[in-house]
Amino acid sequence: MRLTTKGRFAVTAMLDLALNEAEKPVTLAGISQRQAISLSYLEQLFSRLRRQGLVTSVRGPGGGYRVAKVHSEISVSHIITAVDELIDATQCGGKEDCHDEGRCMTHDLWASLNNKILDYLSGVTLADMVENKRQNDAGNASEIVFTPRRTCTTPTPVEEATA
Amino acid sequence: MRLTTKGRFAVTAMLDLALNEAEKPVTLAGISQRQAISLSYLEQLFSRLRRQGLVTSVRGPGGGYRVAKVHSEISVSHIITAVDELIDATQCGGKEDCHDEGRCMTHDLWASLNNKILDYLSGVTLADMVENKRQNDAGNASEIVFTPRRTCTTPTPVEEATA
DNA sequence: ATAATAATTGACTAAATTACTCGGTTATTA
DNA sequence: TAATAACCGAGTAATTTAGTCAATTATTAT
Repeated sequence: MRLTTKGRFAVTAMLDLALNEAEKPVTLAGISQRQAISLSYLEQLFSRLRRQGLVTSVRGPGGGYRVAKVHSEISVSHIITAVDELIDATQCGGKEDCHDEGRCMTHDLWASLNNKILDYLSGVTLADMVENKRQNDAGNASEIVFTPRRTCTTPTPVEEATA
Repeated sequence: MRLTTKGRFAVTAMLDLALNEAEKPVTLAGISQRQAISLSYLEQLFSRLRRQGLVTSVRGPGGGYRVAKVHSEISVSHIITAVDELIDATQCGGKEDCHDEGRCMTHDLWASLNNKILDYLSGVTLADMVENKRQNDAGNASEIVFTPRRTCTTPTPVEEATA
C-alpha cells in the first residue's frame, strides 16, 4: 500500500501553491521554507507533478510554479498518484495472481478497500482543502470533516496528463 | 501508513483458520502449506494474535489454533491492528504536532481518511470473508463486494483483549 | 518414562523501500 | 552578464519489512 510521506508532502506542497499563487508564481524555495520540506526533495516531487500536468512552471527570476487547473478539478488522488504511482492495497497489484494460479482468498477484500480509498481521495479537491484551511483559521477547528461528493461506486474517471 | 503484507498474511491466516477449525485445532504447519506462508513467520504473527485474544492455542500433538470468538465478532481491523500496530494515515500519528506547534494543513484530510479506512475494515468480519469465499467457490466470482454494516461515523468501539 | 508434536519466545539478518542529497545544466529576466 | 529558479539523473543513508534461527515448554500417544 502506497500512502507515504512523499504523497503527503506533495499534497501539502500543492495546497501551499494554491494558497499563494494569487499574485506571482510560487517558488519551491518559498514552499520549502513555509512547509519545512527540503528544496531538493520538492524539486523531485514537482518534476513529477509537472509531467502529470498538475502544475505549470515559469523559469528564471520571478518564476516558479502555478496550479495548472481550477482548484476544484484537482483531487488528492491525482496528486498522490502523480508522485507515488498507483495506490494499491492488493499485493498482486490487481493482477489477480496472488495465489497459485488465481486470486488469493482475500483478494476481493483488498480490491474493495482500494476502491473505498480511491473513491474518497478522488472526492476531495484542492478547493476543498483551501476551504478547510480557511475554516480552521477562522477558529472552527477540527469540526470540518471532508465528505466526498461522488458517493457512487462507479470507477472514477482519471484523465491523463496532456502537457 | 501501515497496510503491509504482514497484515494481509494475518488476515489470510485467520481466514484459513476459520475455514478449517471445524474438527480439530489448526496447526501452523497446515496453514503454512495451504497458504504458502513461512512457518516461522506465522509463529511470529500468531504470537501477537493470541496475545490480542483473537485466537486460542492448544499445545502438543493434535494441538493448534482456534478462533477465539464467533466469526462475526472478529473484524479485519482487529486482525490488522493486532499484528501491525495502529493503521494511521497521518504522519504525526494523531498527535497533531505535524507542523511547528500545531497540526499541519493537511492533518484533517489524513485523519478523515483514517476514519474511512478503519470504518470499512471494522465493518468486514471473518464471517463475511468466509461467506465471500463460499460465493466465489460457487462460481459467483468477483461479483461480491463487501459492504460494511456500520455506516455511521461514530468511532468504532474496539474491545481490548481479555485473555 | 519417553518420544514426538506443536506452540512459544526472543534475538538476529537480509532485502526492499523510502526519504533525501548532490552536482550540475538550462532558461529567463533585470 | 549575473542572478534566479526550474530541471535532471544518479547516488546514498536510514528505516522498515519480511523473514530466519535456535532454543524452550507443554501436551499427548506409545
